[in-house]
Order: sequence, then C-alpha cells, then structure tokens
Amino acid sequence: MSHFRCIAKHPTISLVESSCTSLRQINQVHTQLLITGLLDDPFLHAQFVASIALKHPNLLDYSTRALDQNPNPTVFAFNSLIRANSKSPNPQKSFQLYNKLLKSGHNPYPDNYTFTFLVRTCAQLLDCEASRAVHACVMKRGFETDPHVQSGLIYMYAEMGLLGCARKVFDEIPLPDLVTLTAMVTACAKSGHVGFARGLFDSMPEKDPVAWNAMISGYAQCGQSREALDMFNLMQMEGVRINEVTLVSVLSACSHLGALDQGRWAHAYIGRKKITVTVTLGTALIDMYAKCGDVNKAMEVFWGMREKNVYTWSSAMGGLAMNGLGHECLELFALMKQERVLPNEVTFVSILRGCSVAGLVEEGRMHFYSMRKEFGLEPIFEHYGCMVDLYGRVGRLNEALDFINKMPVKPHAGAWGALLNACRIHKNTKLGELASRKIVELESKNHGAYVLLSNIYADSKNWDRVSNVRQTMKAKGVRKLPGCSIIEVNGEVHEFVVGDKSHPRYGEIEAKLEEISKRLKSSGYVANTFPVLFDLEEEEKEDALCQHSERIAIAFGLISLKEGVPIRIVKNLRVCWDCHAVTAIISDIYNREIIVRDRNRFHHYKDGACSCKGAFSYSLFIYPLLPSIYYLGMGEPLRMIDIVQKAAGIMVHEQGSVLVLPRLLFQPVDSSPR
DNA sequence: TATAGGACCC
Repeated sequence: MSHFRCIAKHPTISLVESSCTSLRQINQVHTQLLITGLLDDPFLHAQFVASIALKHPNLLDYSTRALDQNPNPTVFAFNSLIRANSKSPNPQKSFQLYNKLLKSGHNPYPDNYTFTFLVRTCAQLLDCEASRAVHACVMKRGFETDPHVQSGLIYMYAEMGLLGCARKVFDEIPLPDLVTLTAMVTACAKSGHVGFARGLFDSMPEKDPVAWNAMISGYAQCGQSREALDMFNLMQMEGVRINEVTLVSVLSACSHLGALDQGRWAHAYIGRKKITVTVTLGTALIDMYAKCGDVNKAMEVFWGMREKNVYTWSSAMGGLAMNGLGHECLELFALMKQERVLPNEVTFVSILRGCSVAGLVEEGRMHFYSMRKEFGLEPIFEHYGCMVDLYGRVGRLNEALDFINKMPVKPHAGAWGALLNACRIHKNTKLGELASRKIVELESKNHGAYVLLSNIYADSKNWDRVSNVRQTMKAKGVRKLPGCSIIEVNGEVHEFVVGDKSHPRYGEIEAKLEEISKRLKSSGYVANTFPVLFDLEEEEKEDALCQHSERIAIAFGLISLKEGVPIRIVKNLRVCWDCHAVTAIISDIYNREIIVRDRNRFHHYKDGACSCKGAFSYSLFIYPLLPSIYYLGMGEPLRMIDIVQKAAGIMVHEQGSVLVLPRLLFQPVDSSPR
C-alpha cells in the first residue's frame, strides 16, 4: 500500500471530496474502501477521515466513527477531526479526541498542528481554564517555540479578551515572523486597540495579503470603516494582491458607512478580476446593497447566486424588511422553506421585522411560536423585542405588556423600549411611565428612554414633568449621542456632526443652507417650533437655521453631486421629525431623490414623499408622529408639502389627538425589488 | 493540515 504515499490524493478520496454530496454517496465510497481493504492503510484512512471531516461538517459523527476503522490512525487523522470539531457547534468534542489521541498508546503523539487546533477550540468556548490547560500542555511538550502554535495562543487569548496574556506570548518570541506579527495585529485590533495594531502593522518589515487583510478587517470590526477603506486604498497603491477575504471586509465597511459608490466599485472589481462570487462574498454584496439603500440591486445579486445558505437568505430578508418591504420579506421566507434551507435565530429577527413593517400581527405571532415548535429555535431578546413592537404599534398595548410579563427571561431594555415607543404613539402616559422607569432601572444612562418619556408628557401638555425629566437627565449626566451624518461624494466619505463648520467647503454649504431655508419658507413650510417634540438636539442648535447633521450633509450633496444623482446619507441616530419633513420637501423642490439611512431603516424621499410609511416609528428613540398624519383621512399618500401644513395645523390645535390610522391604509410607495 | 477568514440579527 505504500505507493499511495507517492501521490497527493487517492482517486477514491478525490471522489469523496468532489462529487459526494449526499450521505448515500459517501456511504458507497466508504463501503468500497472497506471491502477492498484500502482503509487499512493509515495514510489513506487519514485522507478519508480528513476529507469527510472538513468537507462535510454536518457529518462529524460519521467521520469520528470512521476514525476507529483503522487500528493505527495517524496523528493527521486525529488533527483533522480536532480541527473540524473546533469549528462545530460542539467544540468540546475536540478535547475528547485529544484524550483519545493520548490514550491510543503507540505511535501517534500530538504535534504542533494538534495544538493550533486545540487552541481554536478554547477560543471558541471562551474557556479560561481549558485555555490554561492547553497552554500548559504546549509547554510540557515543547511546542511553545513553534510560530503557528504561538500565533494560535495569541489568537486564543485575544478572543478571550486577555490581551495581556496574548502580549506575553508575543513578547517571549525572540524574532517574531510574519505569521506571529499578523496574529498580534489581529489580537490588538480585536481587543479594540486598533491604533496599536496599526503601529505594529506599520513596523512590519514585510507584509503579505494576509497581514493587510488582518489590518483591514481589524478596522472594519472595530467600526472604523473609513480607516478600513483608507487601508484598502493603500493596499491597492502598494500593489498587494487583493483576494476574496479583502473584499468581504471592504464590503462590510461599505455597509456600515452606506458607501454605495465604493461598494459598487468593489462589485465591479470582482467582475473585472473574475473573482469567484462565493456564498460569503455574495452575501456580503447583498448586505452592502441592502444597507446602502439599493434593495433592487441586493435582490438582483441574490437571485443571481447559485448557492445560497442561511446567511444569504437572512441577509436578503433583513434587507427587504429594513427597506420597508415587509410582504416581500415574508414571501422570501416562504420560498426559503420551499428550498429546504433551515432558518436560524437571525432569520427570525428578519421575519418578525418584516411582519412589523407590514403590520401583520397574527402572522408575526404565528412565526414567533413556530420558531420553537417547528424549528427548535429558542427565542432571544431581539425576538421578544420585535413581538412587543408588533403588538404595541397597532395599539394592542395590554397584549404587549402581557407579553413582556410572560417572557421566560428577564425583560431587557429593548422590550420595554418597544412598549414605551408604542405608548408614545398611542398616548398612554401611565404605561409609558412604567416602561421608562423599567428601562432606567436596567440602563440608567439610556437617553432614549428619557427622551420618549418627556415626549409623552409633552403630548399631554404636562410641562412640569417635561422639565423634571430634563433636570433628571442633567443631574444624572445623561447625554444624547451627537448626531452625525455621512455622505459619499466621488468615492470620498464626508462626515458632518451637529453644527459642523469644519468642512473646507463650509462657506458654500452655509450659502446653500440659507437658500434651502428661503425656498422652504416660500413653499409654505413652517419651521418646526412645536414644543410638543422635545428633541435634545434642539439644545445643540446654534441658530435659527437648522444645523442637524443630515441637513448639512444634504446641502453638501446638493452643491457637490451632479444633477439627478440621488443624495445618499447615513445617519448614526434616528432622523428627527422636522428633518424628516424638510427632507421630503427638499426632494420635491430640488427635484432630487434623497435616501437617508438612519439608525435602523431607510427613508427614500422622492417628489415630496417618503417611502418609510409607518415604519418611521420603530423602536427606541424615535419621533413617531409623522406616519399618523402622513395618510390622514386618505387611502393614498398626501404630498409632503400638504402634510407639513396639515401637520402644523393639527399639532398646534390638537396636540393630543393626532390619530394613528390603521396600517391597512399604507400603500407602498416603493417599487417591488424584483 | 496551520497564520488573515470574512458575510445574516446585535
């Protein structure tokens, strides 16, 4: 049998890897190998075990059993199984395999590979004790000088948040090489010390694509998306080879920034360089397009993908829900079930959000209960929050409260937040007080809870209490996050904060803001001076001219983008009511499409209307009045300009009686994604 | 066989 050692892979093994997709086919090959006695060869046996373990992670039991079918399994066979298990839902099993390896007596001893995989298991489990034990074994067996083991240990400690330990391993390496340096760069970035990671990266005498990718994904994961893109540009300038991993990180950064141009460029690059669109890369593309507001393109990518997994489906469904297309999201779920792709927890978050934006309470309930019954998935906080939102938004406040009280886990701030928001919409002061008290108990610095509560008091003209809330906030040092908007112009990302005057073109921006203000006035717009909406950003306004970050960004978009090019803005907070109204009017008077992504959804403004419909009121920290007036007394959208004037009238005269209309009246303004 | 390894909800 020794001749098998001379060839890279036995043809039968190649068969397992390439064409065996079903258990039945693998069984056939397996039987063949058993009958012919080929499995008695330890080398071939190891190849067989390894190929099943790594290519078919869902058949781990099968490959584990196959390990026993050779009396002298090699350490390679053990290592492959340990590796496969470290990535599985039950990583502990790799420890059992390690014990088995130690007990198997004769030739196989753990080697450096064994430990690089065991270390991954520890990182997966976040088990400090196991980590220390594994590190001790590494020392005992003398592998502490192996660069791969070293970098594995660095990775392990970083994953556990023990950067000090990672550092210690690193410092003991006399001459760190590319691999260990890269591991340390990753460790620093993962622990949030991305600046330090960069310093280390810059000090590296040589850098390969892996090192560059580590740095880019480090920035992307720390939320420093702009730096990630800068790094990517630098990487290109240096002529470093760009691969799939690079592009996934880049697309992820684009998603966070809403940098559609850069994302499109990356997509075109993939096409130009004929890079294979794998499931991961395709999913990253879908996510990018959806989060940049181009849901049509996201779906185009989705339909074009041959292979789709649960990530792909969840991503597309989440994108549809986020863009207000709840019915389409549910349709997609039906299709997903038809294709027999098993949903996971994340899929259900998308489904429930879809139900929420479409106002489908019963359907949402049905899906929520089917999670456990049909799919054995335990609901997590997000799902409970979605359910409270589902009941609350249509005014079924008691059911929402009931739902919270019956939660098998301690209700989190998000669940109470959804209720509080519903109380604001439906003017339930008493329940609103309860909800906000609960939130503050859980998160004493949750500014959203204070803002919403004060809005509820303001609705009932209880000004004393409004100022009480404001005082409490001051006393407790609760501050609102500064609003910040970004806009991409010619592939460059510009960032504006409230009252920002730092931009080099601020002079032009200011002139544009004044012009906008004038044109708004002449179109009949009355500036939002209603005391009803207590908006903390109000305090930060510097003059009569609205200085909210998205307005500055819009003004900049108007002066710097060609006519007809949609203005795309990404905001870190929710858009406020006034900006929402104003943006719609700007879209009309400047005949410009404006797309704003706020904290968790999209607003597509066109010809004076916004696509968000009722979805404007979503969870915590929102200004939910608009949708109620949006469709007032009509089956179809009013022009924004009318709405604003109407709203002004209504709000001035009848603050307490703005009606929330049944969701059935909401007509989609958007086109269908397909 | 290993270092980067990424995508869906947060």
